[in-house]
Amino acid sequence: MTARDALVDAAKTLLSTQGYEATSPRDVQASSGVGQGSFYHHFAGKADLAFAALLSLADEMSDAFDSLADGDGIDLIGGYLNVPRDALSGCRIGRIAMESSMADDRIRVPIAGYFSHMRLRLTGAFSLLDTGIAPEALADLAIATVQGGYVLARVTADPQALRNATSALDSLIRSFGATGDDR
Amino acid sequence: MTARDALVDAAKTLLSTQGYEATSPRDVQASSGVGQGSFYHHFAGKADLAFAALLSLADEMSDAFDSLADGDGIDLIGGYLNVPRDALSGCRIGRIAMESSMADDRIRVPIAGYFSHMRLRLTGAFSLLDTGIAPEALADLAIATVQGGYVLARVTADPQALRNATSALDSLIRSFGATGDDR
DNA sequence: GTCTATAGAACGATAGAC
DNA sequence: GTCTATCGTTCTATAGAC
Repeated sequence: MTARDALVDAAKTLLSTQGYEATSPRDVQASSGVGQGSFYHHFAGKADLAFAALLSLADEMSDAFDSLADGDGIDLIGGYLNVPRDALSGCRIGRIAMESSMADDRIRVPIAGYFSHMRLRLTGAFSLLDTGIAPEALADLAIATVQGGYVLARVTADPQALRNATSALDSLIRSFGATGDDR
Repeated sequence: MTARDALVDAAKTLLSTQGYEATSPRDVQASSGVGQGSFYHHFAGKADLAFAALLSLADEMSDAFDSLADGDGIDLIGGYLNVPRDALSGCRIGRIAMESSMADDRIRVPIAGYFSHMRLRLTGAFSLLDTGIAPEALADLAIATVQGGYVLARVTADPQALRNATSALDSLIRSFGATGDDR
């Protein structure tokens, strides 16, 4: 593996677990095994490495999202809401949202790519249901429930808080009759 | 105003806007106008000042929550979901949830106090409705929707994302018939 | 109780040999 | 392209005069 790839891989892990601001170039260098100077040979600075790492992470997570369900209806919504999550660790990519560095497009834009991907798929799934509520807004609600569930779980130190939130939303949505394809 | 109070006040503002890790003792000292040494005369360290500041902030925000509605039913839920928010700034206290310092009880516990307060009030409000879903879980859903709405708004750089999520949840809940007291 | 001055470590980034 | 060495700054915290 080339030094550049080693840096990106190490950055993905560190950004996922510590966020952006808490991850120093030194951390990435030490964790990847490359020397101090190689970092700045391949990247202009910390934010440029983060851009590359977050693009790759967003792709990876978008793929993981796509493998949550076969179909496009209530299956996808239920799959997304009910997939097991490590609630106390927080979302690997959403955790960065509250940092000041979101003002930097090299940080925000790759993250936004992942959320746009989910939003598009979920909007499609909700438009197959008959709720009388805008499918885009329901997609935002589903995503917000998961992201906020992480917040609540970490604040209360109780992973159940995330499951409470997602399963309550799942119940609310299913009470609308789930257009036939619920098995 | 005593130096201690000036430090706590400055810390509340800085923690609200930058989070914990991004707020340095120097920032607080400069912003409060006191000298370098006074900080460590009144507090054992950064985490101890944060504890005092977060306790006060949580109290303040709990009071603000209580003034959202007169009653205890759908009024409170609707009031909480629909109150105008500065979506792109993030929640003044929830923004800290994803930082590593949540492992320190001096940071987590005062924040948890605010969330417990909301959870208790919202659980009471939801138990007046007839949804067939656990009121505690619905309370967690409402809180998660707001917190996750902040995340989504910041990621997409669009404040509308938070309003989408809260108003979609409001619509879902009201479609259950809102036990009579909706005007 | 308040202040100025400064400690020792980590920060993001650069220099320059090989 | 990779490395070691180091820059100037900021971090959290302490020393010690007044």
